[in-house]
Amino acid sequence: MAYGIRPSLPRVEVMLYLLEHRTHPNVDTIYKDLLPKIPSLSKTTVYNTVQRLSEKGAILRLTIDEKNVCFDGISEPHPHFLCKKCGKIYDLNFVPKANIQLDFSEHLIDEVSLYYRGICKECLEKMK
Amino acid sequence: MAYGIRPSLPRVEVMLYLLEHRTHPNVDTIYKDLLPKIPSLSKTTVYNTVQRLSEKGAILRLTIDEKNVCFDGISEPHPHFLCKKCGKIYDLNFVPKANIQLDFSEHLIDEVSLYYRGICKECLEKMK
DNA sequence: TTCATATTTGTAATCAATACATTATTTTGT
DNA sequence: ACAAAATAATGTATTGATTACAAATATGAA
Repeated sequence: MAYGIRPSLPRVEVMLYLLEHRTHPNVDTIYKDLLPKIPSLSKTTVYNTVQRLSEKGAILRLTIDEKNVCFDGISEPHPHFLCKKCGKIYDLNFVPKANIQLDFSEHLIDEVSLYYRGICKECLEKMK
Repeated sequence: MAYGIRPSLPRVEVMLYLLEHRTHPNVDTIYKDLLPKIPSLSKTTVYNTVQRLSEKGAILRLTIDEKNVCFDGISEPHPHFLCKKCGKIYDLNFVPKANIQLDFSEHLIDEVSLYYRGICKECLEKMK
């Protein structure tokens, strides 16, 4: 695995899981889904793993859902949308224009998050 | 109090507190700081109050700090910066250009958050 | 005043996240 | 290959923010 992370079994599996499941899962979901495949897995390991992966820039850590932190296997920065009704998190596939990356303060910025919230298309359909 | 919120004592005091303290406090901080002034205050009331104030649009609910939710008495949307070293949250006083408000999906968007993270100017100074 | 509604309070419970000690695995140097 | 050192995984216990809920209080309308 790249990003200077030793490719242990849990790390590889969590990374693959996040690349294959674009649902922006939280730790508990990742843990429950991987447990059948890795019966020895502990939840602490999943916490350690997403911590390591995100600090190395291999995955995105999302704080869009105030209940818990979620993760995205695509580490290229992009906006996200949280549906307040069904709770699903969607990728918004447009690149924020450069202006929002500009540093107007004098802080050293190394992360930008752009979060949208509202009612998703699917829930809007159901409400008609 | 505007926004269709009945101006009870806790609500007025929390609102004033947030307008006067631009530190983006969490519930616990608001509670501890108001307790001397309102000895009967309960933390549940602070939770209820910030919930009500934010859902009515009187304050901003920030999920920039993954430890806990913070609040901003200025409800006009604006970007925020979290220092990973000292934990302080700063207002970034520029208005995100219109393009980031554009709805490229078909979801109904009613909230936009723009969060920056890194090391603040003050901490950078200290590290020199 | 009296009833209905809204608000506040306090306690108990939930649950994500962390701390920490133990065990297991991998790497490095010899 | 072997031993020592470093890294990683595991499990348990704990913390701490948040919510649930029921009881008490305050407010507003008739």
